Amino acid sequence: MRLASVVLDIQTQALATPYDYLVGEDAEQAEVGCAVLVPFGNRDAIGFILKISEVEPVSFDLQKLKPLKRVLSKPYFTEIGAELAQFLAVRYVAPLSQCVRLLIPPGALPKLTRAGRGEWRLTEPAVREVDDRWAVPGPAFADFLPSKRAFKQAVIVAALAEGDLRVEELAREYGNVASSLKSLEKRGVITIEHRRRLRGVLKNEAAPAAEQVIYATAKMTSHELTDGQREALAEISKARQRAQGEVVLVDGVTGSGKTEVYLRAIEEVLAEGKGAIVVVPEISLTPQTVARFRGRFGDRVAVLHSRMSDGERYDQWDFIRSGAARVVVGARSALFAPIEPLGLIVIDEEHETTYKQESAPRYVSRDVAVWLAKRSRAAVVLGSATPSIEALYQCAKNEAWHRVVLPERANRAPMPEIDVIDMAREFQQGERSMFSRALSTALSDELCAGRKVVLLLNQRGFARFLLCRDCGFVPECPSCSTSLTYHERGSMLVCHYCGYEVPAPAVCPRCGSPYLKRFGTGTERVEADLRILIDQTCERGADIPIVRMDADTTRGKDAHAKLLEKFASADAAVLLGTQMIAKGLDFDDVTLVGVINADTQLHLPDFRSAERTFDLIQQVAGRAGRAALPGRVMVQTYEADNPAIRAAASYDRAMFLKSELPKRRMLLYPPYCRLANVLLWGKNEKAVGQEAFSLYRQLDELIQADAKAQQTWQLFSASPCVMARLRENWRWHILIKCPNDDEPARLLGPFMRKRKASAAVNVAIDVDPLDML
DNA sequence: AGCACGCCGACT
DNA sequence: GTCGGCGTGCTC
Repeated sequence: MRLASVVLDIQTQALATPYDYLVGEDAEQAEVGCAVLVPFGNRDAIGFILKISEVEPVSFDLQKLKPLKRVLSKPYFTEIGAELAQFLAVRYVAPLSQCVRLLIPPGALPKLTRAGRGEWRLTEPAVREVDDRWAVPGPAFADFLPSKRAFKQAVIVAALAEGDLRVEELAREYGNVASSLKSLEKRGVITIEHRRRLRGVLKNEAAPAAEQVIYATAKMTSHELTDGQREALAEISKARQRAQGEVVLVDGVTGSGKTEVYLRAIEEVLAEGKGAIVVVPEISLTPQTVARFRGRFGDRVAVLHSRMSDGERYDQWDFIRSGAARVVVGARSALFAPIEPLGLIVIDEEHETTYKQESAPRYVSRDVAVWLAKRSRAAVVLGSATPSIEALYQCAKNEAWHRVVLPERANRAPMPEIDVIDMAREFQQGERSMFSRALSTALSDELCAGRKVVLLLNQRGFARFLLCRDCGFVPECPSCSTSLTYHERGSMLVCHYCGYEVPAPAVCPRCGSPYLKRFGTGTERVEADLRILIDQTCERGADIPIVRMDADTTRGKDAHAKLLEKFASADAAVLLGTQMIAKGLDFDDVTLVGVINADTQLHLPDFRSAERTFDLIQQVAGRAGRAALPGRVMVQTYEADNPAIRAAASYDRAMFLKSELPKRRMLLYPPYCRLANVLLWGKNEKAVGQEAFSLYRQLDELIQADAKAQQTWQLFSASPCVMARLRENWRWHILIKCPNDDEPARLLGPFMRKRKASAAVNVAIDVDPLDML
């Protein structure tokens, strides 16, 4: 008797354990990974098969088992996928059904919808396969004789001699071809075939010229490797041969050729008949990156990212599952792509914050990759110019982690000099401009000489907030605990957390005073001031474009690419933007990079803020002087003595670590411990606070009851989050620290599964959180 | 999650 | 006397 272990696709902790069903005669196709319809209580439910066993049920009375009702799909995942979902559910204290969902292409499943009380109906999936009709030479193709009357038929046959064509293409080229095709088909000259169309794949046939060019250059650059690159490749080969899920950290400055290392390593993997997954941050998933991989691996590359439609994603997913795609390039969710057998996982820009999923299951891509590689007997490559402290720590302590340093740029260009500009001193000397004297001189020098500049400011909008000079009133968001940002365009006040917008008041809404001052500089303001500076100092300043790139200007489709194109095509230009311009932009002719205010992240109440600041400066510096012209970098700060800033300015990671690690060790933060952040949120302020205290007490008991945890875990009392209110929800949290050799889920998992959920207050656990705001 | 079962207050 | 409130428990 076959038995299927099924996770129900119902999102709740209470139903997180699998249920067993009999596999009847009529469900022969049932396999691991299939979606199935099962009876559950007095209704039906959709679930996924995690395991099929031939043995007797272990802990259940065979009498009570019901049979599967129906198999709804082909298999979506294999045994490894099923184990992966279970690993995620345990490690990140998340409902198993949500973990399984990561493995399923969205929109592809039928849904059970309620049609009245107790009535359920199965609705067809929103996403389906699409066919194209193709005209293909038939058995009598060679016998076709053109006649004077059937001119169109002759044209079609001539076109088909060059190769198969889609009916749609024929119609576009030759107008109405339906009757001609029909008669040709009748005589066996052609046949009409239905072929599966892969949305998002065929597109690159009609790729824009720009992509073709990048394509070509990507092919060309594969010449001599540097010593560092060769060493990295050797290390990766060894790790793969040991097939233990070992990790190679490629620690290479920007421009040192990390991508070339990935490409070569993947070539080896493909030669062995295995596949590879390349995970890149969402923002660097540009046509440039994709073209680089397509340039090397052609149509064996599948792409997955969040801006694709469900249909495109479904087809890419099928393309991978069919075995035709051997390399998957994508955002973090690409880790769950069904590529088999897996030989290598690459995580580019390993330190990036986008690798943490911020909704359940709140996984860390790096750690998932390590688990998956180990299970698949593959290897992991992490690449970064600024590796996370966690990764560096593993390399130092863990034998399965290896670090290879690529100390110089592939083209031998030196890293640009970084100047730290003390804004406090500027201020004392009477300078009030947002541009220091040094930066404004450098800006006009470079721009007037027809060169390019990148300016970074971590704050969009015009002013960070409004403040009434008479009564001190600051307009705040009605549903979040944050001040509203002033946007010049349309004169609006905008909440950057929930999107709330109101017209900016002319007078103080509290006291009626007209003195509402704008405080804190945003990108709009910099753009305005920069315009004045350029127009005044450069001869043809008005011709120099300022390309502003932030969440406001990149909202539209392809806006990103268009803005970059505008910057690339100009002679002299300024690219002014937030975070998003700090990484992955490869423009050869940028000679100056300015950081308007390096302190914005430094003062966030987060233990990683110094690390983020160090990383940001190093990353942004990598944008300058990539080619022939030397580059320079200017960092404005009010804390010129800050160790993170000083270390970044001299490219001295050892110096940074020397100041940072003792703090982490003393205050006990990662990498010296594991964190779990218990989050609570709800609309009712009082209820959330009370639940937080009650939960704190229960967690205290939980830890006290465990002999080991009692000695080694730390529980911090419940407190409101830094963002105490977000989208109308009041937020509290409870921080837990546990030693590296223990597992937060060991106690928290069973606790959460037993706990009965309250309707008013939501509780979630963030294991290995990235921030605790 | 969704539904049944079950044990106490105000109504046709 | 019932109708219905939602607390508790169960679903392979």
